[in-house]
Amino acid sequence: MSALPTIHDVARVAGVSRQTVSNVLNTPAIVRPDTRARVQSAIAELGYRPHESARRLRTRKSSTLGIRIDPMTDGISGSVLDRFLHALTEQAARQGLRVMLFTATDPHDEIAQFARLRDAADVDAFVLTSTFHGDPRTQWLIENGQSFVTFGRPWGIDDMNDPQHLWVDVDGWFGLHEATAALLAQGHRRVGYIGWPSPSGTGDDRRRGWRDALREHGPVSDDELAAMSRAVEDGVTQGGAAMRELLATGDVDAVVCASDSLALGALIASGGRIPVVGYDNTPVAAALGLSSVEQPLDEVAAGVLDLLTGVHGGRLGDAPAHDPRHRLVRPRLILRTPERIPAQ
Amino acid sequence: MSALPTIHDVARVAGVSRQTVSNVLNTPAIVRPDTRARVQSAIAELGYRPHESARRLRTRKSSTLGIRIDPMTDGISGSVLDRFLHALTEQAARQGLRVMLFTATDPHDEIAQFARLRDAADVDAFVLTSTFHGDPRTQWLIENGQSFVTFGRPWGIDDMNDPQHLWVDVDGWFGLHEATAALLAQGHRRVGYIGWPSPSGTGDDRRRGWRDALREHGPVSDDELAAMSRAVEDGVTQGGAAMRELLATGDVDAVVCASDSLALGALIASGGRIPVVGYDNTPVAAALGLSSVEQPLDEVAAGVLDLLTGVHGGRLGDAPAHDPRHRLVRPRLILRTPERIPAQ
DNA sequence: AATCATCCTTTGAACGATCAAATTCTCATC
DNA sequence: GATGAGAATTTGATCGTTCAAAGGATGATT
Repeated sequence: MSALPTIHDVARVAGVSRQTVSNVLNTPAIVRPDTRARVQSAIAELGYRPHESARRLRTRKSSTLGIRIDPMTDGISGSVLDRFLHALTEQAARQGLRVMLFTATDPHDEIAQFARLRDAADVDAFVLTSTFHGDPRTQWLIENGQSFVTFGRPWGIDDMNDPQHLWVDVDGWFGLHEATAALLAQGHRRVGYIGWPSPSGTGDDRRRGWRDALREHGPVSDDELAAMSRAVEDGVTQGGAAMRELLATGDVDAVVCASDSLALGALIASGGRIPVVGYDNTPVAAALGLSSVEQPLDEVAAGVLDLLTGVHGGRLGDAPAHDPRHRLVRPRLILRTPERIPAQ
Repeated sequence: MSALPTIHDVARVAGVSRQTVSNVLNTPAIVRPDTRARVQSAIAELGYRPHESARRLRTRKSSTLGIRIDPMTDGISGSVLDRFLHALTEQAARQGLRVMLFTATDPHDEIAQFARLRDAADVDAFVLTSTFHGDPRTQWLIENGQSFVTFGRPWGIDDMNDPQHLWVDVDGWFGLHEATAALLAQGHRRVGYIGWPSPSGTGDDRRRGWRDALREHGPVSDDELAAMSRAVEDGVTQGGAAMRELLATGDVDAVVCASDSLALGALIASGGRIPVVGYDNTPVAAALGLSSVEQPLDEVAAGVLDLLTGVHGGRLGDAPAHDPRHRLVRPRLILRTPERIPAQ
């Protein structure tokens, strides 16, 4: 059980100096091919791997991303974050980056964690999720020169185009537009909407997607829009209540929702009588045969890493390749036919 | 915008040497109180935090745990892992430990990741989840002298008491025993069971909990047990199918399940006519008012850290304090009344 | 007052990598 | 063959911390 080989061991075996080995690892181009091959076979022979902490100490880079893991809010939609986490970890690993977790009780505490992780040189970039209006975290990060990318647009008007704020987001407008258009194409005439109270950056955006799809199909007054929609807090119960209200007025023959939680409630409340489309394509939706809008979390993760590493060579589907500061990714509508939900 | 303060800066301000500062941080007891106070105020004044990589390089310890994040299997029960991840991260942070993620495509690949993380000195312990019969991962870790704790018992007969294998697990037997006993106490006489095909360490354990509770209540033949239970793969659809079979024979007036996925299917299939109890207390269960057995993931996380750090002072509820090598934690039955699931 | 043990503090040397500058090698050119 | 420019490689210093051992107070004992 010998100690782990160091760069010095590799150098000795290959008959070169430490620095040459280092160059083979970091800037292979400047090493003569035959030397490089000799070093590489020595690396393979010894099973050498650079000691990350030593490297970090010297370079002052950690090759590690920090991301906060939330205490599972609603829960149903919580799994979106986890899928994102998985995609991010996997794709980060492919680029030699690690992902480190941390928790925080509130935005203020999260900022304290930023400082701690920065000071300890544990991470050299942060990935933020669930940004909100007037988010203090991004401001702190910008002021303190920390690199970061958010999954979620900054919803403050001025912030949206802040050149220091890199973001990736999913086009909720497009998702709800697709869902609504699909229902209209199926012959449904009065497609309702269940979403969250305004102001909500994400929520308002999704509502606009529904509204615009309706308008493209035919003239709709604001009163009609109001009659066909409900704004409630997220949750299965609330979704069910909203659905019963909409059904009572007899004013809808299909409903699109801002989340799977709402959609699940709506689906059960309607007893499967009218089509319901959710958002997030959570496992619950898949299990119950609920149609839903799926966020392409792989693409989001790829976009995040792309922006962070500054390598804009990745192909990211529909992402606008011309803008190096943010990515707006298109979600995908998953249509299903719920079979098993019985009538009330 | 000055550079981050180092231990040397603190020493200069406090008028002591580097090592004394280091001692204040690591072994405060050996520093004279007045010196210690002086150093601490200098630390506070400068906002000094040790550079973790430098520390790691010197001590050869990373103070970091590695844990694999799975690609979201069924999904409904997947959130259990996430809640665990959150609890682990939070409690680890309290002890100055960090949590680093990695992914792997299969157990073999996971072992390769172990090696990589070990060689890079990125982590100094691993936390494994979802152990299974004859798990090659634990064997590798033991052979290679890596410290680790598993969330989940080693189900091989010989492995269970391997002194090198530290584990924490939730007592599934107890959970299903409680659930079954509660239904019996409510006056239900024929409590059925929907679980997974044998052999399944976890699944068989849970089934035994159900069986034993029934037997304690009155004599039951093996034929009766077989008639009142079904073994199917995990999933909402399968749970529903199993429930319809049980209902068709008219042989059950309540059902306990090995998972919330199964229970959700069963609940919908039964139209809420008979009580169903799930396992994991996932957000879906909470949202639908489905009774479920909750795993105390905080306690599990605490147990994992307790075993890893070797500090056995933590109070862990019902955990047997006498055994320093593993913890068996008791789950908690959450009884709810589903209101909204309509009859088929 | 000298001696010694005890406690507290300081000093030099790592840990394993990369940076910056110095050195050696290679090869075309005179 | 000598010269020089550019490429390839090596050398010494350094990142911030802890270890091991040496140094200096302090106070009790003789």
